[in-house]
Amino acid sequence: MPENTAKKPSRIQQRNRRVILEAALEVFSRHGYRGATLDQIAAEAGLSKPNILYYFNGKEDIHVTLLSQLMETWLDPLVELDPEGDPRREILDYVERKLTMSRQLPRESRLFANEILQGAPRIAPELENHLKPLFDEKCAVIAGWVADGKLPALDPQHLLFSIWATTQHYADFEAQAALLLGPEVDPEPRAAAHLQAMFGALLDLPG
Amino acid sequence: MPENTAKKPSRIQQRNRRVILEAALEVFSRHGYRGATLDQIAAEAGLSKPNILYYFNGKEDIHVTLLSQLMETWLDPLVELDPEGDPRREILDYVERKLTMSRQLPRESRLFANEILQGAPRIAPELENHLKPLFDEKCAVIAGWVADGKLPALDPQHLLFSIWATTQHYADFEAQAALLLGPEVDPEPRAAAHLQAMFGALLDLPG
DNA sequence: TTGTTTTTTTACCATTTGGTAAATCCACGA
DNA sequence: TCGTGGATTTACCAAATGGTAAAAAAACAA
Repeated sequence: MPENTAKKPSRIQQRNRRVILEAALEVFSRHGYRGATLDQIAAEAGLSKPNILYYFNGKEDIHVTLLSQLMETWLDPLVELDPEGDPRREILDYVERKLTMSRQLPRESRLFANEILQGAPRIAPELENHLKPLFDEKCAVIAGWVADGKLPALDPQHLLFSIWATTQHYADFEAQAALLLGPEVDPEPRAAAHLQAMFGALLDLPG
Repeated sequence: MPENTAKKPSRIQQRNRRVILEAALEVFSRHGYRGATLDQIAAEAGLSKPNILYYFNGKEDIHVTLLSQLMETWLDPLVELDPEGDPRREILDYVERKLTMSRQLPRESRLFANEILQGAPRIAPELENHLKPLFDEKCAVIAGWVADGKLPALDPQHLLFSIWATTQHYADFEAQAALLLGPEVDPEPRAAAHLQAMFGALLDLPG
Protein backbone atom coordinates (compact mmCIF):
# COMPACT_ATOMS: atom_id res chain seq x y z
CA MET A 1 0.00 0.00 0.00
CA PRO A 2 1.34 3.43 -0.89
CA GLU A 3 2.77 5.04 2.19
CA ASN A 4 0.72 8.20 2.13
CA THR A 5 2.07 9.31 5.47
CA ALA A 6 3.41 12.76 4.72
CA LYS A 7 4.55 11.71 1.24
CA LYS A 8 3.35 13.39 -1.92
CA PRO A 9 1.53 10.84 -4.11
CA SER A 10 3.33 9.97 -7.35
CA ARG A 11 1.76 10.69 -10.71
CA ILE A 12 0.89 7.00 -11.10
CA GLN A 13 -0.78 6.96 -7.73
CA GLN A 14 -2.86 10.02 -8.52
CA ARG A 15 -3.96 8.66 -11.87
CA ASN A 16 -4.80 5.17 -10.64
CA ARG A 17 -6.71 6.32 -7.59
CA ARG A 18 -8.73 8.56 -9.88
CA VAL A 19 -9.37 5.74 -12.35
CA ILE A 20 -10.42 3.40 -9.55
CA LEU A 21 -12.83 5.90 -8.02
CA GLU A 22 -14.38 6.60 -11.40
CA ALA A 23 -14.86 2.87 -11.97
CA ALA A 24 -16.22 2.45 -8.45
CA LEU A 25 -18.74 5.23 -9.04
CA GLU A 26 -20.00 3.44 -12.12
CA VAL A 27 -20.29 0.07 -10.40
CA PHE A 28 -21.52 1.14 -6.95
CA SER A 29 -24.17 3.44 -8.40
CA ARG A 30 -25.53 0.68 -10.62
CA HIS A 31 -25.49 -2.19 -8.13
CA GLY A 32 -25.28 -0.70 -4.65
CA TYR A 33 -22.57 -1.45 -2.12
CA ARG A 34 -23.34 -5.09 -1.59
CA GLY A 35 -24.17 -5.72 -5.23
CA ALA A 36 -20.88 -4.33 -6.47
CA THR A 37 -17.81 -6.57 -6.56
CA LEU A 38 -14.15 -5.76 -6.56
CA ASP A 39 -13.81 -7.81 -9.73
CA GLN A 40 -16.34 -5.58 -11.48
CA ILE A 41 -14.58 -2.44 -10.31
CA ALA A 42 -11.23 -3.87 -11.36
CA ALA A 43 -12.55 -4.75 -14.82
CA GLU A 44 -14.13 -1.32 -15.22
CA ALA A 45 -10.89 0.35 -14.14
CA GLY A 46 -8.74 -1.85 -16.36
CA LEU A 47 -6.65 -2.98 -13.39
CA SER A 48 -6.22 -6.24 -11.54
CA LYS A 49 -7.99 -6.80 -8.24
CA PRO A 50 -4.82 -7.01 -6.17
CA ASN A 51 -3.62 -3.86 -7.82
CA ILE A 52 -6.77 -2.09 -6.68
CA LEU A 53 -6.16 -3.32 -3.16
CA TYR A 54 -2.71 -1.82 -3.42
CA TYR A 55 -4.29 1.62 -3.65
CA PHE A 56 -7.19 1.15 -1.23
CA ASN A 57 -7.49 -0.74 2.02
CA GLY A 58 -10.55 -2.63 0.87
CA LYS A 59 -13.97 -2.41 -0.68
CA GLU A 60 -15.36 -0.29 2.12
CA ASP A 61 -12.43 2.11 1.90
CA ILE A 62 -13.19 2.72 -1.77
CA HIS A 63 -16.84 3.29 -1.03
CA VAL A 64 -16.27 5.68 1.85
CA THR A 65 -13.59 7.58 -0.04
CA LEU A 66 -15.92 7.96 -2.98
CA LEU A 67 -18.82 9.23 -0.89
CA SER A 68 -16.66 11.63 1.06
CA GLN A 69 -15.08 13.00 -2.06
CA LEU A 70 -18.43 13.55 -3.78
CA MET A 71 -20.15 15.06 -0.77
CA GLU A 72 -18.83 18.54 -1.51
CA THR A 73 -19.98 18.50 -5.11
CA TRP A 74 -23.29 17.13 -4.03
CA LEU A 75 -23.96 19.87 -1.51
CA ASP A 76 -22.67 22.66 -3.69
CA PRO A 77 -26.04 23.79 -5.12
CA LEU A 78 -27.36 24.35 -1.61
CA VAL A 79 -24.20 26.14 -0.51
CA GLU A 80 -24.83 28.67 -3.25
CA LEU A 81 -28.23 29.63 -1.84
CA ASP A 82 -27.60 33.25 -0.95
CA PRO A 83 -29.15 34.74 2.22
CA GLU A 84 -28.77 38.19 0.66
CA GLY A 85 -30.55 37.32 -2.57
CA ASP A 86 -34.22 37.55 -3.48
CA PRO A 87 -35.92 34.71 -1.59
CA ARG A 88 -38.16 33.52 -4.38
CA ARG A 89 -35.38 33.71 -6.98
CA GLU A 90 -32.91 31.98 -4.69
CA ILE A 91 -35.15 29.01 -4.04
CA LEU A 92 -36.31 28.59 -7.63
CA ASP A 93 -32.72 28.83 -8.81
CA TYR A 94 -31.76 26.22 -6.28
CA VAL A 95 -34.42 23.90 -7.68
CA GLU A 96 -33.01 24.49 -11.13
CA ARG A 97 -29.44 23.78 -10.06
CA LYS A 98 -30.48 20.64 -8.25
CA LEU A 99 -32.39 19.33 -11.24
CA THR A 100 -29.47 20.06 -13.53
CA MET A 101 -27.18 18.19 -11.19
CA SER A 102 -29.53 15.23 -11.12
CA ARG A 103 -29.44 15.17 -14.90
CA GLN A 104 -25.72 15.61 -15.25
CA LEU A 105 -24.60 13.45 -12.35
CA PRO A 106 -27.17 10.65 -12.15
CA ARG A 107 -24.59 8.13 -10.93
CA GLU A 108 -23.72 10.31 -7.97
CA SER A 109 -27.40 10.71 -7.18
CA ARG A 110 -27.97 6.96 -7.24
CA LEU A 111 -24.86 6.36 -5.19
CA PHE A 112 -26.18 8.50 -2.36
CA ALA A 113 -29.71 7.16 -2.78
CA ASN A 114 -28.47 3.60 -2.44
CA GLU A 115 -26.48 4.41 0.65
CA ILE A 116 -29.28 6.26 2.40
CA LEU A 117 -31.86 3.64 1.46
CA GLN A 118 -29.78 1.08 3.34
CA GLY A 119 -29.80 3.33 6.38
CA ALA A 120 -26.60 5.26 5.59
CA PRO A 121 -24.44 2.68 7.44
CA ARG A 122 -21.14 3.94 6.06
CA ILE A 123 -21.83 7.61 5.47
CA ALA A 124 -23.74 8.69 8.58
CA PRO A 125 -20.77 10.53 10.17
CA GLU A 126 -20.13 12.39 6.93
CA LEU A 127 -23.77 13.44 6.76
CA GLU A 128 -23.68 14.54 10.37
CA ASN A 129 -20.59 16.67 9.80
CA HIS A 130 -21.38 18.20 6.41
CA LEU A 131 -25.03 17.87 5.47
CA LYS A 132 -26.59 18.58 8.83
CA PRO A 133 -24.88 21.93 9.54
CA LEU A 134 -25.60 23.11 6.03
CA PHE A 135 -29.21 21.96 6.28
CA ASP A 136 -29.72 23.73 9.58
CA GLU A 137 -28.05 26.88 8.30
CA LYS A 138 -30.15 27.13 5.16
CA CYS A 139 -33.34 26.24 6.99
CA ALA A 140 -32.63 29.17 9.30
CA VAL A 141 -32.13 31.42 6.28
CA ILE A 142 -35.47 30.39 4.81
CA ALA A 143 -37.18 30.68 8.19
CA GLY A 144 -35.76 34.20 8.39
CA TRP A 145 -37.28 35.07 5.04
CA VAL A 146 -40.62 33.77 6.27
CA ALA A 147 -40.34 35.74 9.51
CA ASP A 148 -39.56 38.88 7.51
CA GLY A 149 -42.69 38.37 5.44
CA LYS A 150 -40.63 37.87 2.29
CA LEU A 151 -42.09 34.41 1.85
CA PRO A 152 -45.46 32.92 2.78
CA ALA A 153 -45.62 30.70 5.84
CA LEU A 154 -43.93 27.46 4.84
CA ASP A 155 -41.90 24.73 6.43
CA PRO A 156 -38.23 25.16 5.50
CA GLN A 157 -37.23 21.60 6.39
CA HIS A 158 -39.97 19.95 4.41
CA LEU A 159 -39.55 22.41 1.56
CA LEU A 160 -35.95 21.24 1.19
CA PHE A 161 -37.05 17.60 1.45
CA SER A 162 -39.53 18.19 -1.35
CA ILE A 163 -36.92 19.82 -3.52
CA TRP A 164 -34.51 16.96 -2.98
CA ALA A 165 -37.17 14.33 -3.53
CA THR A 166 -38.57 15.79 -6.75
CA THR A 167 -35.27 16.65 -8.39
CA GLN A 168 -33.38 13.49 -7.50
CA HIS A 169 -36.36 11.39 -8.50
CA TYR A 170 -35.42 11.76 -12.15
CA ALA A 171 -32.00 10.22 -11.60
CA ASP A 172 -32.85 7.69 -8.90
CA PHE A 173 -35.99 6.31 -10.52
CA GLU A 174 -34.91 6.83 -14.10
CA ALA A 175 -35.84 3.25 -14.95
CA GLN A 176 -39.43 3.94 -13.98
CA ALA A 177 -39.63 7.27 -15.76
CA ALA A 178 -38.15 5.72 -18.89
CA LEU A 179 -40.75 2.98 -18.77
CA LEU A 180 -43.65 5.36 -18.25
CA LEU A 181 -42.62 8.17 -20.60
CA GLY A 182 -40.83 6.10 -23.20
CA PRO A 183 -37.08 5.51 -23.20
CA GLU A 184 -36.32 8.01 -25.92
CA VAL A 185 -37.99 10.98 -24.22
CA ASP A 186 -35.81 13.35 -22.24
CA PRO A 187 -37.93 14.28 -19.24
CA GLU A 188 -35.80 17.24 -18.26
CA PRO A 189 -37.47 20.15 -20.05
CA ARG A 190 -40.97 19.29 -18.86
CA ALA A 191 -39.70 18.33 -15.44
CA ALA A 192 -38.06 21.73 -15.12
CA ALA A 193 -41.22 23.54 -16.19
CA HIS A 194 -43.36 21.50 -13.83
CA LEU A 195 -41.08 21.99 -10.83
CA GLN A 196 -40.76 25.72 -11.44
CA ALA A 197 -44.55 25.98 -11.61
CA MET A 198 -45.06 23.88 -8.50
CA PHE A 199 -42.51 25.52 -6.24
CA GLY A 200 -43.33 28.89 -7.74
CA ALA A 201 -46.97 28.43 -6.75
CA LEU A 202 -45.97 27.48 -3.23
CA LEU A 203 -43.74 30.53 -2.86
CA ASP A 204 -46.39 32.85 -4.27
CA LEU A 205 -48.98 31.77 -1.75
CA PRO A 206 -50.55 34.75 0.06
CA GLY A 207 -48.72 35.02 3.35
CA MET B 1 -41.16 -28.51 -3.82
CA PRO B 2 -44.90 -28.53 -3.24
CA GLU B 3 -46.65 -29.61 -6.39
CA ASN B 4 -48.82 -26.56 -6.86
CA THR B 5 -50.10 -27.78 -10.19
CA ALA B 6 -53.83 -27.74 -9.74
CA LYS B 7 -53.55 -28.74 -6.08
CA LYS B 8 -54.94 -26.68 -3.27
CA PRO B 9 -52.12 -25.61 -0.91
CA SER B 10 -52.24 -27.20 2.51
CA ARG B 11 -52.63 -25.08 5.61
CA ILE B 12 -48.93 -25.55 6.40
CA GLN B 13 -48.00 -24.41 2.91
CA GLN B 14 -50.13 -21.31 3.16
CA ARG B 15 -48.74 -20.39 6.54
CA ASN B 16 -45.10 -20.98 5.66
CA ARG B 17 -45.24 -19.17 2.35
CA ARG B 18 -46.76 -16.24 4.19
CA VAL B 19 -44.11 -16.36 6.91
CA ILE B 20 -41.33 -16.55 4.34
CA LEU B 21 -42.64 -13.61 2.32
CA GLU B 22 -43.00 -11.52 5.47
CA ALA B 23 -39.40 -12.32 6.43
CA ALA B 24 -38.24 -11.63 2.89
CA LEU B 25 -39.95 -8.24 2.93
CA GLU B 26 -38.08 -7.36 6.10
CA VAL B 27 -34.71 -8.47 4.77
CA PHE B 28 -34.98 -7.37 1.13
CA SER B 29 -36.27 -3.92 2.08
CA ARG B 30 -33.39 -3.37 4.48
CA HIS B 31 -30.55 -4.72 2.36
CA GLY B 32 -31.73 -4.78 -1.24
CA TYR B 33 -31.83 -7.87 -3.43
CA ARG B 34 -28.12 -8.51 -3.60
CA GLY B 35 -27.50 -7.54 0.01
CA ALA B 36 -30.10 -9.95 1.33
CA THR B 37 -29.14 -13.57 1.94
CA LEU B 38 -31.25 -16.68 2.14
CA ASP B 39 -29.72 -17.34 5.54
CA GLN B 40 -31.00 -14.00 6.82
CA ILE B 41 -34.45 -14.67 5.43
CA ALA B 42 -34.43 -18.16 6.91
CA ALA B 43 -33.41 -16.84 10.33
CA GLU B 44 -36.04 -14.12 10.20
CA ALA B 45 -38.69 -16.65 9.20
CA GLY B 46 -37.61 -19.17 11.80
CA LEU B 47 -37.09 -21.85 9.18
CA SER B 48 -34.06 -23.62 7.76
CA LYS B 49 -32.64 -22.54 4.44
CA PRO B 50 -33.45 -25.81 2.65
CA ASN B 51 -36.94 -25.60 4.01
CA ILE B 52 -37.33 -22.20 2.42
CA LEU B 53 -36.14 -23.60 -0.86
CA TYR B 54 -38.79 -26.25 -0.50
CA TYR B 55 -41.42 -23.54 -0.82
CA PHE B 56 -39.75 -21.31 -3.39
CA ASN B 57 -37.62 -22.08 -6.42
CA GLY B 58 -34.84 -19.77 -5.29
CA LYS B 59 -33.94 -16.33 -4.07
CA GLU B 60 -35.18 -14.63 -7.20
CA ASP B 61 -38.48 -16.49 -7.03
CA ILE B 62 -39.07 -15.13 -3.52
CA HIS B 63 -38.21 -11.61 -4.62
CA VAL B 64 -40.41 -11.63 -7.69
CA THR B 65 -43.30 -13.25 -5.83
CA LEU B 66 -43.04 -10.60 -3.16
CA LEU B 67 -42.99 -7.71 -5.59
CA SER B 68 -45.85 -9.09 -7.65
CA GLN B 69 -47.95 -9.72 -4.58
CA LEU B 70 -47.39 -6.21 -3.22
CA MET B 71 -47.91 -4.43 -6.51
CA GLU B 72 -51.66 -4.35 -6.09
CA THR B 73 -51.51 -2.87 -2.60
CA TRP B 74 -48.94 -0.41 -3.78
CA LEU B 75 -51.05 0.90 -6.65
CA ASP B 76 -54.28 0.94 -4.70
CA PRO B 77 -54.21 4.63 -3.70
CA LEU B 78 -53.97 5.64 -7.33
CA VAL B 79 -56.71 3.22 -8.38
CA GLU B 80 -59.03 5.03 -6.00
CA LEU B 81 -58.56 8.34 -7.79
CA ASP B 82 -62.08 8.94 -9.03
CA PRO B 83 -62.64 10.54 -12.46
CA GLU B 84 -66.09 11.60 -11.30
CA GLY B 85 -64.92 13.32 -8.13
CA ASP B 86 -63.87 16.90 -7.55
CA PRO B 87 -60.47 17.26 -9.22
CA ARG B 88 -58.76 19.23 -6.50
CA ARG B 89 -60.16 17.01 -3.72
CA GLU B 90 -59.28 13.84 -5.60
CA ILE B 91 -55.65 14.80 -6.08
CA LEU B 92 -55.12 16.13 -2.57
CA ASP B 93 -56.76 13.03 -1.14
CA TYR B 94 -54.48 10.93 -3.28
CA VAL B 95 -51.46 12.73 -1.83
CA GLU B 96 -52.80 12.03 1.64
CA ARG B 97 -53.37 8.34 0.94
CA LYS B 98 -49.92 7.99 -0.59
CA LEU B 99 -48.25 9.64 2.39
CA THR B 100 -50.19 7.45 4.79
CA MET B 101 -49.11 4.40 2.86
CA SER B 102 -45.49 5.52 2.95
CA ARG B 103 -45.77 5.85 6.71
CA GLN B 104 -47.56 2.59 7.31
CA LEU B 105 -45.72 0.46 4.78
CA PRO B 106 -42.17 1.83 4.69
CA ARG B 107 -40.67 -1.59 4.00
CA GLU B 108 -42.78 -1.96 0.89
CA SER B 109 -41.73 1.50 -0.24
CA ARG B 110 -38.05 0.71 0.21
CA LEU B 111 -38.46 -2.64 -1.50
CA PHE B 112 -39.75 -0.97 -4.64
CA ALA B 113 -37.25 1.87 -4.37
CA ASN B 114 -34.36 -0.58 -4.20
CA GLU B 115 -35.60 -2.51 -7.18
CA ILE B 116 -36.17 0.55 -9.36
CA LEU B 117 -32.87 2.12 -8.34
CA GLN B 118 -31.09 -0.95 -9.71
CA GLY B 119 -32.94 -0.48 -13.01
CA ALA B 120 -35.96 -2.67 -12.19
CA PRO B 121 -34.21 -5.79 -13.54
CA ARG B 122 -36.68 -8.24 -12.05
CA ILE B 123 -39.89 -6.25 -11.95
CA ALA B 124 -39.96 -4.46 -15.30
CA PRO B 125 -42.61 -6.73 -16.85
CA GLU B 126 -44.83 -6.31 -13.81
CA LEU B 127 -44.48 -2.53 -14.07
CA GLU B 128 -45.26 -2.64 -17.75
CA ASN B 129 -48.41 -4.68 -17.17
CA HIS B 130 -49.80 -3.02 -14.08
CA LEU B 131 -48.24 0.36 -13.40
CA LYS B 132 -48.07 1.67 -16.94
CA PRO B 133 -51.74 1.17 -17.89
CA LEU B 134 -52.86 2.68 -14.60
CA PHE B 135 -50.46 5.59 -15.00
CA ASP B 136 -51.65 6.31 -18.52
CA GLU B 137 -55.30 6.02 -17.50
CA LYS B 138 -55.00 8.43 -14.57
CA CYS B 139 -52.86 10.87 -16.54
CA ALA B 140 -55.66 10.97 -19.10
CA VAL B 141 -58.17 11.66 -16.34
CA ILE B 142 -56.12 14.56 -15.03
CA ALA B 143 -55.49 15.85 -18.54
CA GLY B 144 -59.26 15.76 -19.05
CA TRP B 145 -59.78 17.86 -15.95
CA VAL B 146 -57.26 20.36 -17.26
CA ALA B 147 -58.92 20.42 -20.68
CA ASP B 148 -62.29 21.04 -19.01
CA GLY B 149 -60.83 24.00 -17.16
CA LYS B 150 -61.38 22.30 -13.82
CA LEU B 151 -57.66 22.48 -13.09
CA PRO B 152 -54.97 24.96 -14.09
CA ALA B 153 -52.62 23.96 -16.88
CA LEU B 154 -50.31 21.36 -15.39
CA ASP B 155 -48.39 18.34 -16.50
CA PRO B 156 -50.20 15.19 -15.31
CA GLN B 157 -47.19 12.90 -15.71
CA HIS B 158 -44.81 15.08 -13.77
CA LEU B 159 -47.47 15.89 -11.20
CA LEU B 160 -47.74 12.18 -10.43
CA PHE B 161 -43.95 11.87 -10.35
CA SER B 162 -43.80 14.71 -7.83
CA ILE B 163 -46.44 13.12 -5.66
CA TRP B 164 -44.61 9.81 -5.68
CA ALA B 165 -41.25 11.41 -5.03
CA THR B 166 -42.34 13.59 -2.13
CA THR B 167 -44.49 11.03 -0.35
CA GLN B 168 -42.17 8.06 -0.71
CA HIS B 169 -39.23 10.20 0.29
CA TYR B 170 -40.19 9.87 3.93
CA ALA B 171 -39.97 6.10 3.83
CA ASP B 172 -37.10 5.67 1.39
CA PHE B 173 -34.80 8.28 2.91
CA GLU B 174 -35.96 7.87 6.46
CA ALA B 175 -32.37 7.57 7.65
CA GLN B 176 -31.61 11.03 6.33
CA ALA B 177 -34.78 12.61 7.68
CA ALA B 178 -34.13 11.05 11.08
CA LEU B 179 -30.62 12.47 11.07
CA LEU B 180 -31.74 15.95 10.06
CA LEU B 181 -34.92 16.25 12.12
CA GLY B 182 -33.86 14.16 15.09
CA PRO B 183 -34.66 10.46 15.43
CA GLU B 184 -37.47 10.98 17.94
CA VAL B 185 -39.49 13.37 15.77
CA ASP B 186 -42.31 11.96 13.70
CA PRO B 187 -42.18 13.92 10.45
CA GLU B 188 -45.62 12.87 9.31
CA PRO B 189 -47.87 15.68 10.60
CA ARG B 190 -45.69 18.47 9.26
CA ALA B 191 -44.99 16.55 6.08
CA ALA B 192 -48.71 16.19 5.51
CA ALA B 193 -49.33 19.89 6.10
CA HIS B 194 -46.46 20.88 3.83
CA LEU B 195 -47.51 18.60 0.99
CA GLN B 196 -51.13 19.69 1.20
CA ALA B 197 -50.00 23.32 1.03
CA MET B 198 -47.62 22.69 -1.85
CA PHE B 199 -49.90 20.64 -4.08
CA GLY B 200 -52.84 22.77 -3.03
CA ALA B 201 -51.01 25.87 -4.26
CA LEU B 202 -50.22 24.19 -7.57
CA LEU B 203 -53.83 23.16 -8.09
CA ASP B 204 -55.13 26.62 -7.17
CA LEU B 205 -53.01 28.36 -9.74
CA PRO B 206 -55.05 30.62 -12.01
CA GLY B 207 -55.75 28.60 -15.16
C1' DT C 1 24.57 0.89 -15.39
C1' DT C 2 23.28 -0.32 -10.98
C1' DG C 3 20.78 -0.41 -6.78
C1' DT C 4 16.52 0.77 -4.69
C1' DT C 5 11.82 1.77 -4.41
C1' DT C 6 7.31 1.58 -6.35
C1' DT C 7 3.97 -0.89 -9.03
C1' DT C 8 1.92 -5.04 -10.93
C1' DT C 9 1.10 -9.84 -11.41
C1' DT C 10 0.69 -14.70 -10.10
C1' DA C 11 -0.95 -17.89 -7.26
C1' DC C 12 -3.44 -18.59 -3.59
C1' DC C 13 -6.89 -18.75 0.61
C1' DA C 14 -10.96 -18.57 3.77
C1' DT C 15 -15.55 -17.38 3.97
C1' DT C 16 -19.94 -16.67 2.26
C1' DT C 17 -23.68 -17.92 -0.36
C1' DG C 18 -27.20 -20.01 -3.36
C1' DG C 19 -28.47 -24.36 -3.96
C1' DT C 20 -29.05 -29.83 -3.79
C1' DA C 21 -29.48 -34.91 -2.41
C1' DA C 22 -31.02 -37.86 0.55
C1' DA C 23 -32.38 -39.29 4.86
C1' DT C 24 -35.71 -38.48 8.47
C1' DC C 25 -39.70 -36.79 10.61
C1' DC C 26 -44.48 -36.15 11.02
C1' DA C 27 -49.48 -35.29 9.96
C1' DC C 28 -53.28 -37.52 8.63
C1' DG C 29 -56.61 -40.44 6.29
C1' DA C 30 -57.97 -45.33 5.81
C1' DT D 1 -52.31 -48.18 14.01
C1' DC D 2 -50.29 -48.23 10.06
C1' DG D 3 -48.86 -46.55 5.64
C1' DT D 4 -48.10 -42.76 2.65
C1' DG D 5 -47.04 -38.41 1.06
C1' DG D 6 -45.92 -33.98 2.47
C1' DA D 7 -42.56 -31.35 5.47
C1' DT D 8 -38.06 -30.78 7.58
C1' DT D 9 -33.33 -31.58 8.64
C1' DT D 10 -28.57 -33.05 7.89
C1' DA D 11 -24.77 -32.98 5.33
C1' DC D 12 -23.01 -31.39 1.65
C1' DC D 13 -21.17 -28.73 -2.84
C1' DA D 14 -19.53 -25.44 -6.39
C1' DA D 15 -19.04 -20.83 -7.43
C1' DA D 16 -18.26 -16.25 -6.10
C1' DT D 17 -15.96 -13.00 -3.41
C1' DG D 18 -12.94 -10.12 -0.43
C1' DG D 19 -8.50 -10.38 0.56
C1' DT D 20 -3.18 -11.74 1.02
C1' DA D 21 1.82 -13.23 0.23
C1' DA D 22 5.39 -13.09 -2.44
C1' DA D 23 7.61 -12.93 -6.69
C1' DA D 24 8.29 -10.24 -10.88
C1' DA D 25 8.43 -6.09 -13.38
C1' DA D 26 8.82 -1.34 -14.06
C1' DA D 27 10.32 3.25 -12.66
C1' DC D 28 13.62 6.00 -11.06
C1' DA D 29 17.70 8.10 -8.63
C1' DA D 30 22.68 8.11 -8.42
